[in-house]
Amino acid sequence: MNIGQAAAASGVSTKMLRYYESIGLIPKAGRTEAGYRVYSGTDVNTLRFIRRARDLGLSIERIRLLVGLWQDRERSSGDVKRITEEHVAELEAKIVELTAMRDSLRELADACHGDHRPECPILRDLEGDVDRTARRRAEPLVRERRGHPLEAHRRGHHHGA
Amino acid sequence: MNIGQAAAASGVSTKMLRYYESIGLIPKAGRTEAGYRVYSGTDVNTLRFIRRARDLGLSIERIRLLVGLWQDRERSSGDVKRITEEHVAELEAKIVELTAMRDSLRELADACHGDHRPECPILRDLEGDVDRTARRRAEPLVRERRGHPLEAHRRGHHHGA
DNA sequence: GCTTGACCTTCCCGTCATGGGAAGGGGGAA
DNA sequence: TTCCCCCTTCCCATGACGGGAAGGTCAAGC
Repeated sequence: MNIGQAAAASGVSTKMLRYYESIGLIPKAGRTEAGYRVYSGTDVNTLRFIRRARDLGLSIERIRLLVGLWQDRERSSGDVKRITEEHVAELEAKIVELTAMRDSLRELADACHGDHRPECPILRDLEGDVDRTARRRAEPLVRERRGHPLEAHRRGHHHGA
Repeated sequence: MNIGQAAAASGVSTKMLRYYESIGLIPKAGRTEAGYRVYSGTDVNTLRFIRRARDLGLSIERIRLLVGLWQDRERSSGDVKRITEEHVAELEAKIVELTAMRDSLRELADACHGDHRPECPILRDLEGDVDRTARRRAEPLVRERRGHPLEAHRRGHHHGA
């Protein structure tokens, strides 16, 4: 089974397969004489595991831990549960953050006429005009979570500085 | 007012200030003889506008549009509202996606004993063992949204391939 | 046997919005 | 003058990939 077939069978792209190998998430695949990577049915199972974990939003680093536990007969389910709970907590925090943003913007958009005239509560809010409109937009709900996996890519919470 | 003071006054870091200038989100700042950037109170107002927009999760590109409209006396609030609604829709989609993940994982974690024993419903689910446990994990709720700003960084929805 | 085209290989670049840090120069106070 | 903090530009890293170039391989069809 070459890389394309393994990709089709697992739902992981060939790019990701090579990437996962490069970062050591999966072991180095065997090679044919011509240098083509070779995969087994067992490899495909692991890849499917990884893909499902990604679908649930888990980071590569947590998946690395989970794959290790999965293949460890001596594992304790407590470790698996702890990793999962950590991820759930991050999802929850992100949901709360996005929901606050959505609610604020929803409210502002609803108050906007949306016609040809320039007057606009959305811009007034962004302007920071605290006097003319009550600024109900919530202060950031979660502080001091730098380097947080779920938002490391998005907004380092540059706030404080 | 030099860059450090403008940063302190606006809540935008010096790094971001230089970055915003480099991508043309803000005009090139004036310079002192020594080459230091100089900012005015008006500049700080713009920066605060940008920071508030970022706090609401808007992308730089949308902020670019909003700043343009903000400074345009001939603007129509309809344009502002449309941009905002687009962003709200993306937030909503992301919230739905994360909530589905959270609910699935919450359920699996709740079913996990979390003790020293290896048996674990979480791993069984990731294994894809459809026979032993009913797999209630939702299929991806939103398809075909490649290049979507709110998730471009996270999971290119590599699914289909 | 040769061509064609689909596949494979490695390598580098771009994403998005930042932070970190190096190397070098400026500026005002003690 | 010395000191320290500020400023400058430049490059690198992040997470988890996708795109694409340049070149090698393989199987099918003629």
